[in-house]
Amino acid sequence: MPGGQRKLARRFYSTDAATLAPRLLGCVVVRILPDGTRLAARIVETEAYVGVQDRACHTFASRRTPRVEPMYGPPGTAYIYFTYGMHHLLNVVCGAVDEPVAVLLRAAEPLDGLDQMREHRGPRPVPDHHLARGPGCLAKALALDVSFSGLDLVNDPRLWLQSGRLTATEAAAVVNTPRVGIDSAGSPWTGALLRWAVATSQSVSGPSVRTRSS
DNA sequence: ATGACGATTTACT
DNA sequence: GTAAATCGTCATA
Repeated sequence: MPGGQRKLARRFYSTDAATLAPRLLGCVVVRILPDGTRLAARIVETEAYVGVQDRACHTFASRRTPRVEPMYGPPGTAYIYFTYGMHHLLNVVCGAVDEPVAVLLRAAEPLDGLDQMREHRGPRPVPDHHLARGPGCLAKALALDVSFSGLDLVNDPRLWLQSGRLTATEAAAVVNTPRVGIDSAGSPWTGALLRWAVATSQSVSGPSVRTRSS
């Protein structure tokens, strides 16, 4: 069966965001709750935020504030921030120390702990494949908030990523599109092809990614 | 101290 | 399709 096997090592994260983002498709996010429950979800949508040149990136123009400090840390650090007054978004820091780049995890297919994920999402009914569809939903399903920002995905017992592969069919269905929700960043960043998604997955968020036919 | 603004989601016309 | 919800962060003063 598909899914992760071993925890991703520091080396895996030591590359630029646009390289790491597509490589994370098929990998598995694992979250251990305080009571020991293990949640797992398979990543199907990611976006790269490529650093100080990128107007859509929080570290544009080398901004270095307490919020974004984790992005300047070692590859394999989690960067989680709060936005719109209600949502938390989970990023994986990559690159090298003092090189503030990261990959946003936008959507994942739930594998384990679905009941707990549903509980975290709240009272509204949610189909299984929508539990972690969208970056805000993903973080919420995994019960993550800003208190987890800065944790080390290579050593922390509460959160990590595991290796995983896409099927041949899925790999052939990966689409590379502009990022979602950054229209105000301006050219060329708004149109930059820095989002990757498994178009065949029912758990992908955002604008339609159905394979184009023309 | 103040005000504008989100790497979103959900509800509603 | 449009709009509301809701608050920490950041730039400006």
